[in-house]
Amino acid sequence: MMRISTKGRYALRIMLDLARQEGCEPVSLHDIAERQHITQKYMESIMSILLRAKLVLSVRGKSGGYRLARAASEYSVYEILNAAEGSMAPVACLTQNPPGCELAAQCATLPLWVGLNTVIRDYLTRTNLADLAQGKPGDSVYCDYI
Amino acid sequence: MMRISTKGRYALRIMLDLARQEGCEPVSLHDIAERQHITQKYMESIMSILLRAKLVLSVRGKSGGYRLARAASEYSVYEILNAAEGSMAPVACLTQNPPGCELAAQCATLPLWVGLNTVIRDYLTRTNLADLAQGKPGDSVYCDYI
DNA sequence: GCATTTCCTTGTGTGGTGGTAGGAAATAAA
DNA sequence: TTTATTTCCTACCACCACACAAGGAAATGC
Repeated sequence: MMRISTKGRYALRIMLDLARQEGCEPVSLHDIAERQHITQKYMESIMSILLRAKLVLSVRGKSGGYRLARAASEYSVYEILNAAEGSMAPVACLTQNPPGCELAAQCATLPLWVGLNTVIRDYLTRTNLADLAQGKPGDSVYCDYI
Repeated sequence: MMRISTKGRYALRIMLDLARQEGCEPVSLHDIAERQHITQKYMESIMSILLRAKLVLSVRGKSGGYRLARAASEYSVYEILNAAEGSMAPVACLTQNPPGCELAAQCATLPLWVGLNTVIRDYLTRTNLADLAQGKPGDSVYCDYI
């Protein structure tokens, strides 16, 4: 169905939550769970992805938790979703480079998928975490006059 | 992973195949299977979707098959994928109207999903089947000056 | 030392994906 | 009228990702 899974959606909400606590002490999953209504156990698996991708820093032990690795404005929504989802390419063959399979030369639909991928990636790259926290999503207007 | 499934990708290739045989006798699944390397049995289930969506017409019995219901240029890629995939919305809550769940007012990510949905829908609507058959995908350039 | 918190491995139910099997119904051609 | 062809319909099935839950090990502040 080409749906973003809970992994991606939750990851974004978690990063937004961390962005709002920017500069404070590390935030525990217990606290995030209360605010975001995501189970702590499931969040653990999501945090391990974000940690491996170096999108967050962790502090273990008592009064530990997570914090952003950079300023909120330095994160694009794209890199967060891409890390959590594994890939944001709408078809698998776009993860090859050059994109396409061995039949790429004869594939009439490949240019369409490349274009779709571009459109999605550009839109999600245009929005950063700080903007999103302030309710400013990326501009989705398309211009015909270029 | 937000991937378009084989249903959508195959549906598009099938519609492209039919577009190339436009104006001829109905095309049998046997013939399409040979050209597109999709199993005939699996195609049957895809055709039933396209038929219910009135994207194709069918002729039963010997020397029967399928044909486009309109001119190829009258199909957007969006409506084909939307029919085959069930929905092209990147998150489920966008299929409600107004988009969003009961927490929409407090949802910081909803505007992002609405924008993403718009960007995807607009791009796929910009391309029609006739253009795709001629190797012209939709323009994926984003304009900053609007 | 104890409470807290991340980190790691493992298991598990559910549903969607990507098909296959078998046959009924329709229809053109012989 | 028979036969071959073709769509149409209802099941069925294996596999894998998703969305968790369980249990414990390791780290660390107090």
